[in-house]
Amino acid sequence: MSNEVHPNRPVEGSLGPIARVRVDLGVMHLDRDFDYLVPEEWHERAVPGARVRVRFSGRLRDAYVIDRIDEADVDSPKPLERVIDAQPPLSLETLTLIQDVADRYVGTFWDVARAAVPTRHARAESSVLRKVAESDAAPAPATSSTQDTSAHTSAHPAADPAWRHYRWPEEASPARVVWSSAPASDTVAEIVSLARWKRSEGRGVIIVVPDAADVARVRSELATVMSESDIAELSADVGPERRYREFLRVRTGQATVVIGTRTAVFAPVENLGAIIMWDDGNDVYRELHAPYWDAREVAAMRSHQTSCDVFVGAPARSVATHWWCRSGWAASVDPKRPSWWNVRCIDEHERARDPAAESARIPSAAWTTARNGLRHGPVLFLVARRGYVPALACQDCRAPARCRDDSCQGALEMSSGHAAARCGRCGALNGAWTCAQCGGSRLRAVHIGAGRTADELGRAFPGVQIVWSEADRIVRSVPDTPSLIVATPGAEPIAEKGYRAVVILDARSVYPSLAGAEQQVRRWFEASRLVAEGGEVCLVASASSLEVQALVRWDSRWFAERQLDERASAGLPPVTRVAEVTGPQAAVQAMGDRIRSHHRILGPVPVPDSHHVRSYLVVPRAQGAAFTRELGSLMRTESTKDSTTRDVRVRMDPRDM
DNA sequence: ATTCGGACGGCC
DNA sequence: GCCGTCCGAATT
Repeated sequence: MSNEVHPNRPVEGSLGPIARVRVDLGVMHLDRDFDYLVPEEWHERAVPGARVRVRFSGRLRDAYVIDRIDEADVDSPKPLERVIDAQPPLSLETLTLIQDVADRYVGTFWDVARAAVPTRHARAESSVLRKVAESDAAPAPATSSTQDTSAHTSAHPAADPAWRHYRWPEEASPARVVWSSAPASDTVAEIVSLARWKRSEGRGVIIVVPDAADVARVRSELATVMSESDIAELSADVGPERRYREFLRVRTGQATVVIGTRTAVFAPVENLGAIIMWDDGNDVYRELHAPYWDAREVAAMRSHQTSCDVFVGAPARSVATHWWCRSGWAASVDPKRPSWWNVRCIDEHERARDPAAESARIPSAAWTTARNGLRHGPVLFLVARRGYVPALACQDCRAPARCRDDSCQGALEMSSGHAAARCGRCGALNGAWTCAQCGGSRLRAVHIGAGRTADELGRAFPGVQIVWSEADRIVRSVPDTPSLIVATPGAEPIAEKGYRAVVILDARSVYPSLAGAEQQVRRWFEASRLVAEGGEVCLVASASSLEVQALVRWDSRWFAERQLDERASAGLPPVTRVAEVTGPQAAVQAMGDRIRSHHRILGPVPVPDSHHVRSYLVVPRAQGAAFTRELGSLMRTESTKDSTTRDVRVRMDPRDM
């Protein structure tokens, strides 16, 4: 409550003599406003959104100016030391957004701001500001922000050929849309279509994608329909100088279309018209550092705040976005299932009748699919595990094979071309292995990884090129020539003209988390989507499960619908709000006891390898705001000795439970 | 009587 | 978070 940001002045003209600032102190209980006197020389520059240096408890610290006011809370405020930047990094809109996100995730303003603003780079700043000055001075040879190369061609998506495989809702201009891919669809074209549409209305756009490869792909396609100078790239892997330059180009209105990874959702785009997010089910959208904000939720919050549109697309409908649709907040854009769509499902019975399938992991029907596909082009095999043989067990007693070094005890694995098992943790060779449980000496493979699958395929198809793609050795794309591609989820290369066939193995791998089934479906849809028109998908799994049915019907919406029903009846997210509370037993207990919002507690359960426990506090969604406010005020109680909050970490609405 | 340490609480 | 202050216990 004490933390609401009210940058209530339109900057110029009415800057009071006092700056209300938020200081970077790294502690929850000091995450509130402090007032400083603005010396005359900094009067013009210490505006809301500016970064300043202040003396706090004797030391110099960074702070953001939240507001300029007439009277301080205290009798004799200290003067602020200086203003850091020539260009205030935060817009009023971003300032408010950061505070809202901090409140929503029970974190500090600075922890969120650190993610929203890239590291300052003085040279980048002066170069951008020089360009701004030049373009202001020049009689405007159609600057990037006024020129729009796409205006004449850009129409509502429903009329754009890029969207011909979808059913758009009736409304003329739905502001929030959730779409799930059609098979063989061109995602980049879809994203670019949306961006152009908003851009042609003269609005700014933010496009958020999972990783740098996606950024590059979308960026190069965007560049064909709009001026390069209009586009800014905000991802971690452009170096610090360029990164800050791109950020400031956005901040100063030089660039109006942002393409980037999760932090781009905070980009200070002027006159923001839409946030476009791709593959929202991807875990990378969850920030790794406190307060663990989720880019998908931040996008939704920003849409609430500024009424910008939100377009969220994914290979398969996520439960979270389907909840948006069900609650009426977003409209659903569904793919049409093309007539050629065909999933060959090799279920248990077929497997049993197939003598070759008994021993091999790849039934003969899957070989046939691959052989047919290979006649015309590349064929994708989706494999659950990376590595060669990533898990081994005793042939006799089935106990997992462990490293012989007692202090290590890591799981053994087999790598390509080696006869001996190796420890996955310490790397020690474990030749002449004997089982610690029963003394057996023979090993059996528990899982077959992508590498071993590639070997098997190579032996079965001599002379055919084999490509092996997995984390740490990702192959980005493959040409349109006959070849077998073995990939793990998320590492599928893009095939120039699509895969002629896609074979999904290891469908029975278990994902025991809350989102397990949803992730499974997402991975299958992601791989299957890459098939070429007319291609076949072959799934080695029992046909009865809902996941399989969803793929066969290419209907992830239907699946999400069911998952949502299940979660609703179990009182789980996204229908409820959850706080994951981790810390010492007594502190976690006290936290639960002190919350007055009506809640239910799951746990506590001990956290492995620590003295901590973990509980989940669950509240009805309607109480969400009151709940987070309560958690926030508990976490920032003045006394540091208080066992209620010491060493307690809160994560709101975790994706994995 | 003096020094040491740990626990508060203020910081603008 | 950091530092100054206050109080009690241990040390001389």
